[in-house]
Amino acid sequence: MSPTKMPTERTVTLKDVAEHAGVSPMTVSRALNKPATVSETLRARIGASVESLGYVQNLVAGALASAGSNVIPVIVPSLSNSVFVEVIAGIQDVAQAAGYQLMLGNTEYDLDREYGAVSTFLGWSPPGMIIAGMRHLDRTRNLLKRWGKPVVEMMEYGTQAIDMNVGLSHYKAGETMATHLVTQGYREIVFIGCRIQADYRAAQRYKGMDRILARHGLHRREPISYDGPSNWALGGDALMDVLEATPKVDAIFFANDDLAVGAILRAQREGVAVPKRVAIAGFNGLGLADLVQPGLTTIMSPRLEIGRVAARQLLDRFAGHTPAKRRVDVSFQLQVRGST
Amino acid sequence: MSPTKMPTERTVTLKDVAEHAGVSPMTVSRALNKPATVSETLRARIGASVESLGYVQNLVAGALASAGSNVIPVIVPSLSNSVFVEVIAGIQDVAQAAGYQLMLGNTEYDLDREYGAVSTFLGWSPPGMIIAGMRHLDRTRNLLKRWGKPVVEMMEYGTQAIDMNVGLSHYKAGETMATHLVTQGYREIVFIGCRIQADYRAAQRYKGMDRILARHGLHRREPISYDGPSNWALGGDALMDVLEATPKVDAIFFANDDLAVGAILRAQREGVAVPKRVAIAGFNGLGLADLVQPGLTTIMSPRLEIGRVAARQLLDRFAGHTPAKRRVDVSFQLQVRGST
DNA sequence: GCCAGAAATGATAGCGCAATCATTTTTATG
DNA sequence: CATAAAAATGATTGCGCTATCATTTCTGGC
Repeated sequence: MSPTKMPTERTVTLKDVAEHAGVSPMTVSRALNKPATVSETLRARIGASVESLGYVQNLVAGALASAGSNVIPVIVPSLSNSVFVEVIAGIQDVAQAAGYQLMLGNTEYDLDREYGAVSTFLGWSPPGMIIAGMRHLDRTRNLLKRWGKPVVEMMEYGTQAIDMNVGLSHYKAGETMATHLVTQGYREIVFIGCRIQADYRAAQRYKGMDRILARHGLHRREPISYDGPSNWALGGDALMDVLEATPKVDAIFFANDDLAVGAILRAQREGVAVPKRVAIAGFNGLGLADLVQPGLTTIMSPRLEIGRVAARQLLDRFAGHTPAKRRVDVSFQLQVRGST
Repeated sequence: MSPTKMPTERTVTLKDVAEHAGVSPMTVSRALNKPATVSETLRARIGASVESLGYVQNLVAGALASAGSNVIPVIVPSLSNSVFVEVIAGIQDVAQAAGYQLMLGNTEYDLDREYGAVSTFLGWSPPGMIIAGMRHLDRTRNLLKRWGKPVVEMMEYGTQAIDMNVGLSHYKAGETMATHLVTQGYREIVFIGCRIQADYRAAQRYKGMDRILARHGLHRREPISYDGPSNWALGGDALMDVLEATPKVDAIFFANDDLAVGAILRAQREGVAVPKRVAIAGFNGLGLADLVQPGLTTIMSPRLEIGRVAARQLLDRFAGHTPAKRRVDVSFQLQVRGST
């Protein structure tokens, strides 16, 4: 682990600072962590010593001694989906301002890797944890429950939360969009996404849609799922594929806006009339959805908000408060635009 | 720091596992960290004990005892710019596979906050660090140099690296794009970005462009800078603003593709002919740049690649190798499309 | 079977800090 | 001014683990 071991001068420790300032180590520790409890005189002297010795607190030792770090692990299934990035940015906003560091785990939609990440992160004695989704391996759930510290499951709103929960119902979102499409008169609707077997939130949107189609006695199709992470170009390809394979499709509900926007741009380029030939709908409410032509009908999900709320729920608990709600439904909003 | 302190059962420690398995703690430690050095019999027995007790390694203690953690801090100036996210994803790819955790710091383009982040992160005894950019406060540079462990400065390619460096020359990128625009016959060129005073990489692209304009004796303009993070909608607004304020502008070099794509979409919507009325160019090479109409002329920067290389440079050094090159110019590529 | 060398295991010590309680100094009060 | 209470400071101890060195057990060659 140690790189080219040069004859590095010994690291400066608390003790060194203490000696330099002529006080006890404990006083230095306090001056650094709870300045209010140290007299102004000493605080200044210690500050000067810290400065002149170039002392950097060893947070590892601090975390061990006090049995707790200020690191908050955040576990997400993907970084290539812009949604998670925005959520992370929201968490960062709040957490960093409160003096917490984020540690990032990426599971690539693999529940075993998720377990690994959780279990590794627990080893950092974090004061709490944020994890995307509510579907985990049993042992993951058990581990977190036994752990007993605050845990926020985000992105999805559900009843079986391990501890706290912030998100929205993807099933309802699917229902909402499908209802809209059916109301508009579309009859041959298909759902297109990526890694749907793993991305069960997308799958739930599909199921919500499917239920509505069933209720209206419409043609129900299996979702179309592509491998690999979603990206803009893929949406366009998917559009062309489905139009060729299933010409009578008159509406597509994409699993996310990245795909849907890609499809609209491609349609424009290929001269496919949207929504006349085929309607296109997405999910997320990316800023871009409003800029393409026609505007993309989508479901707005408050991504930054989810992140911020998740972080605040944790911070509340750290502070000893019981948060107003253990479960927050941030809800969503259907945004109808030209594409349907 | 401790939340509602319930009468939690004592944490399971190495010692507990050792007793349960009837071996010494040291053997358990070895079985966990260097399995090859422990006999198969004991390894199995210890594994069983770990399982049945639900033991989770305390990485904090481990890091303290061995004076080194497996956490790699990554410091970026922003998370709202998709570029950094992609770079982070690249780092994650490589680092997580090698068993390292990423710790995320966001400076919001503030060099003081950068110093704070660096100094906090050093407290986690990381084996190395990755930081965006080459422009830092003197004390930040000094801190990192004195630290002596591997540091990668990324995004930008330059000569004054603290240690290792992966990136590209933004100045040259600016020159390249400007040369292209001038060659195409554009004469009234303006640079538009966000937070240019802070985002000095964007500023360097501007300077590169400015030099070319000067050389050709063309009208040189101050860059136009908007406050706050860049986003798609802003690009469109900026386009309309500049066309109204300075009608004779015939080409815009946007600081990034997010803005440029927004501008193209807006132009389309408002009936502004691109590139006839005004040419539009960007920087980054987002996938989207190829999908809009007309396609966006841009400079492709290998973002994932930068992240991967940065991570690999670190890992190489951890392994004791001297990396082939301390400084890697990943270069860039001018991608000419319809928008110019 | 005996022994040298290798492999496996164990005992000890300490990483750098903060919790805790003991002690000293300061402040407020009558 | 004496004294109790509060504030500031210090001494001790241990967080859970691994580096290091000491010891034991296993190997193979003769």
